[in-house]
Amino acid sequence: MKRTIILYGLALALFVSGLKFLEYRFFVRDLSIEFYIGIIVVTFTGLGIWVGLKFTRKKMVFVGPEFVLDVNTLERLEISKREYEVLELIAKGLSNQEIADKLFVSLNTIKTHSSNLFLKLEVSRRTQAVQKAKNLRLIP
Amino acid sequence: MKRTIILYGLALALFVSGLKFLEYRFFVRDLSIEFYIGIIVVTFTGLGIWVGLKFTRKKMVFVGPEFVLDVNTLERLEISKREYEVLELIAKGLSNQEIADKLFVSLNTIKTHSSNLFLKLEVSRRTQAVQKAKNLRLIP
DNA sequence: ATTTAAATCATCCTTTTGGGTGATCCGTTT
DNA sequence: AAACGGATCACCCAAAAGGATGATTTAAAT
Repeated sequence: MKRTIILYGLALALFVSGLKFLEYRFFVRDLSIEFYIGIIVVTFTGLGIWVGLKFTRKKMVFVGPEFVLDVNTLERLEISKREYEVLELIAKGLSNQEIADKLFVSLNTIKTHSSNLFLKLEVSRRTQAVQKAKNLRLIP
Repeated sequence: MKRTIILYGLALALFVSGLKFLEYRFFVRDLSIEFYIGIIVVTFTGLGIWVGLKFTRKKMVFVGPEFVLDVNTLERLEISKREYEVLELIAKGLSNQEIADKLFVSLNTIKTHSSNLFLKLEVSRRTQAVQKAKNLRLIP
């Protein structure tokens, strides 16, 4: 940040010097005003671009990849809401029993849901289900 | 992209019109050259910033968070190389038997490694191990 | 030379998971 | 009214995973 300000100041100083020099030439050698304007335009466009980059680059680094659920795939695979809930909890590392407790249903119900889920995801283990679901952007 | 170019063209056209207008006033009303230059400077600095943002924003979105293994934590938990290998394969969704085949050792060996791993990670299931290992930046 | 840590394998036992099948209930659609 | 998809639960069985403990080998550290 400090470096940026210093560089900015240096650039300004340099430009002011350039202006003085040009002004001198303008009056002495009768340089065209279009040329004068052209220099200013190019300089400050560049300066603007530079400043724009400086002040957004660092902020942009923090822009993580946001998760967007692929509803399309979710519908294509015909995964129901309840099955998706179970998928989320499986991804959190919960056991079937813990999932059953959390959703206030029986262990058998969760087993049915997860079985159907594995069929639809074409996997045979919960760890694979989590992997595939992440690849399909069904979970973060 | 097309929109950007069109907008850029429009802005330029607008600015040229402004210039003509100012040029007119400059000669007619004897407006100070400093004011003239000020307008140009402000306009093109802004234009530069805008252009700089336009052409970097989209590229910046792809800046993902790179994975850096937390060797510190790895050593603190005293996780051996073999155990780490097993952890990686567990995270890939492989079963103990598949891991055993891949590493050319017996199923029992893998069970021992994974058990020790779970102790060190303070978890009791492989899915939790994967979760925790990701949080600890042991795996991507 | 002795200790230590890692890696290997085994045995026993329990819990968890996965696969298959069937049944009930409840809305929605036809 | 009948068909359908969803959510729910049960029972059975086999495979996988997990916990505890002990043993052997080998390489590195003391």
